[in-house]
Parts: sequence; structure tokens; C-alpha cells
Amino acid sequence: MAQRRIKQRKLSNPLALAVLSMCAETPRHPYEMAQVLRQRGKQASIKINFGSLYTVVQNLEKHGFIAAEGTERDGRRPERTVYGITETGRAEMRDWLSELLSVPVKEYPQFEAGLSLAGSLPPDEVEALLRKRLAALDDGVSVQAEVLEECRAVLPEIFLVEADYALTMQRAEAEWLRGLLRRMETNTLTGMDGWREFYVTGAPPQEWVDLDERTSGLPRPD
Amino acid sequence: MAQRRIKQRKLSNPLALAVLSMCAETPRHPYEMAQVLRQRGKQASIKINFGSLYTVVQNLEKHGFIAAEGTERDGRRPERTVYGITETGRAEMRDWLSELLSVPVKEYPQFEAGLSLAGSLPPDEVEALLRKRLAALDDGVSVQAEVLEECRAVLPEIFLVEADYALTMQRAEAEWLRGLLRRMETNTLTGMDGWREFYVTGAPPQEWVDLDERTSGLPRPD
DNA sequence: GCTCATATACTCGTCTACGAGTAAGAGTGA
DNA sequence: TCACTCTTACTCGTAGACGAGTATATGAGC
Repeated sequence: MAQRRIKQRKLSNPLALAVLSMCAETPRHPYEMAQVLRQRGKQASIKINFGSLYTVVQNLEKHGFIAAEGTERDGRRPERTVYGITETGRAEMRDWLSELLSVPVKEYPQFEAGLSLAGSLPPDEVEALLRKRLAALDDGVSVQAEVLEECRAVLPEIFLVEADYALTMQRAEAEWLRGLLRRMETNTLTGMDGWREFYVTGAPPQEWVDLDERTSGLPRPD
Repeated sequence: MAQRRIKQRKLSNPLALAVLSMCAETPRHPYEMAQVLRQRGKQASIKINFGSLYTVVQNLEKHGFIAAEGTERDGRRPERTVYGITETGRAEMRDWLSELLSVPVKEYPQFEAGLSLAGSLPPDEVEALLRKRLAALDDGVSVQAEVLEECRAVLPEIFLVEADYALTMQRAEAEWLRGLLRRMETNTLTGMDGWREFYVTGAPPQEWVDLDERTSGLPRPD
């Protein structure tokens, strides 16, 4: 018997969730949604692309999560359609948001991909590149820490939870990277010499040639 | 004068970089690339989707980054095209990989989006959901830590750098979450009562109504 | 009162991601 | 040896993401 597939959302773009959340507060037209999201600083945690916004609104309507409640017009500007959330939409929003908050999902950060393919570059080059990243990361952290402080002065902390999270994660990355670089510099990271050898002789060291076979049965995170 | 736009890659899917890296080692046919990537455990850091793989290979060829070097056939199985990397492709690979390693980019983790929209759910529910996440996160961490230990027994550490990174980041998230939950439980997080009030009375508390305006000029991370 | 810049409010078309489907050979057990 | 399943090796169709473009309106400066 086939195992029931885990529920798959009709829409997967987080922007759709943001739109639902906007319409749940009060009926709005698309442009206003974008404005409010921006104004509340949500564009730092959710990518708001205008091309996507209108597609997403259309699809939400198609699936019955939001419904056009009429149109308004400001002067001779183009007419704007105002959307409100439906009951189905409200349910979808609650369910989706609950899932986002309670179920950790593996996403694939580009940096992780970079790390896993770094073997295609010579070790010294990689070391230099990572040092550059660390510097940029440290800069970013100090800038954002400052901004966050300013915000804390005027806003209750619940509104800054996501910014605090992002900052914490960046700090963690910086610390990890510092550790890695130290181990690379001091040659404490096993395999560094093999890697260097490979870039000098052009061939992988003897002890690596059968690694692929020996590790084929290894439990790998998936 | 328009500022020169930052270089935009012809292909953005990290799988394309993995393909380049595979072809750089030795010419291969698509299916073999996928096999080798899997066998080396890269599927943990790069999403390998067969649908995408063939599209990506095609596009890489179209842009001259890889070139068909001929075909082979094993028994009466379908014919397979073998691709090798070109000089342009090698340059693209180096450049792309260098960028991935040295330039931190903001990605938009779903959880961050969830946090920033959590206000659409009642506070007690959010607390429960986050506790559920923390439990799952802790489980995941301990499983992966074990797997990583086993791998360390047979593999040089450079091959496990990306797994170590992923584990560290998960630990950091768990720790941050633990802190947040503590602050929520002890009511140390400012704004919690306002949020609760909002879910009881149905209206935002007095001191929030003009927050939107007061914060409109705030420097926001972007 | 005219021009230029900027904000408003979308539309369009392309490119791409990816799930689901397909089909043939190889192995395996009865 | 024959049925069945598993693995190999792709193909196809479609939905959606997003950049770039467009067109009007409003305000600011001269």
C-alpha cells in the first residue's frame, strides 16, 4: 500500500502566506499589501517581487483563498481590485503558518553547496575566499546589530523576533567559519594535505582512490 | 548614469554548478553525474532532481559551458550522451564557486517568514508550535551528530565540512529558540501582553495603533 | 506653467524548476 | 522459465517565479 503523500500546498511561495495574512487583517488591494509589508519591514524576511505578487494574488483567488470584494479608484489612477480572505483561506493560512513554525525543513543554503564543491578549487584559494566571507559577515553583523538596537528603542520586541533570529544565525555562521579557518591554518583539519597534494600532482592521493567504494554503504544524512 | 548591474549568471540553479564540477573531473553522462553526487553524499547539500538535472545539462550545453563528447551504449540500454567541460565552463565554475564561498547572500528561510507572520496566530498557539519545533530540532541534531561521528571514522574531515556546517547551524537555531521560548514563558519579551490583548479584545492595544507611522522612517535591514 | 524626476500600479513574456510518467533491461525467487 | 520487481535512464507538461517594461499621476524646482 502506498504511503499517503504528505500534504502538498496549492501555493508554495511564502509571499502567498504574507498576502493571506494581509487580507486577514482587512481587505486590501495588491499594491497596498506590498506597501504595508514593506512599511513593517517584512521585506527583510520575505522576498516581495512585484511580478510574483500579482501572480500569487491571482492564484490565491483561483483556489478560493481570497475573493475580490470590489474595486476602488483614486482620481484617474488605474482601478484597483480589493481582496478579502475567505474561510478556506483563513484555514489555509493557519495550517500553513503552523507548519512553518513547528516543522523544521531542510533548505539548501547556497553556501553549503559551495562548501561541498569547494574541492574543485585549490585549497589556498578557498582559504582566502572564506576569509573574505568572514570579513563581510562580521561587517554585516555589526551593521545589523546597530539597526536592531535602534529599532528596539521604539518597538516592542515581538516585532523584532525575526530580525533577532536572522542576526543570531549570521553570528553563528561567522563563529563556525572562524573555527574552520583556524583549523585550516593550523593544518588541524584532516585531509588538507591530500587536497594540496592533489593540486600539485594533479592526481588524488593513494589513500583516496578507493574511498568512494568504502563509503558507499555509509549512512548519509538525507 | 545607470550603475552597472551586478553580474547575473546564465544559470542560477546550484545543481548546474555541481554538474560543472562533475564534468571538470572527467567527462560523464547525466545519470552518472547524479550517481556520483549521491554516492559522495552531496545530495544532502545540493538538491538533485532528475527533472532539473536534464534541463540543467541542456542549458549548460546551450551556453557552451559543457559540450557533448560523444555517446556510449551499454548493452541495449538507451544511448547516453557524455559531456565534458569547456574552457568557458571551467572559468564559469571557478567564478561561481568563488562567489558562493566569498560573498554572503541573504536567503529567505521559511522559518524566518513564519516568525515574521506569527502575529496572525494567537500567542499561546505559537508558543506550543515553537516548542514542537524545538523538540524536532533537538532530535534531528542528535541523529545527525551520530551520523557525522560515524563518517568521521572513515573519512578525512574536509569531506565533511558542509555536514559540520549544517549541524552547527541547526544547533544554533535550537539554542536561539530555547532562549526565545524562555523569554515567552517568563513574559520577559516586551509586547507579549499587547499581543494577547489583541486576541482577547479583537483590537490592537492603544499604544500600537500609531506604531506604523512612527516607525515608517526607521532604518530597516534590506 | 512647463519640465523632469519620482512614485504609483500594474502587465507581459520568458525561463526554469520539478513532479509524474515511461520504458526497457537485470536480477530473483518459486 | 516465467512472472515480478527493481534499477537504469530518461521525457514531458505545466505551473510558477521574476525581471523588465509600461503608463499614468503627482510634486518640485525653475
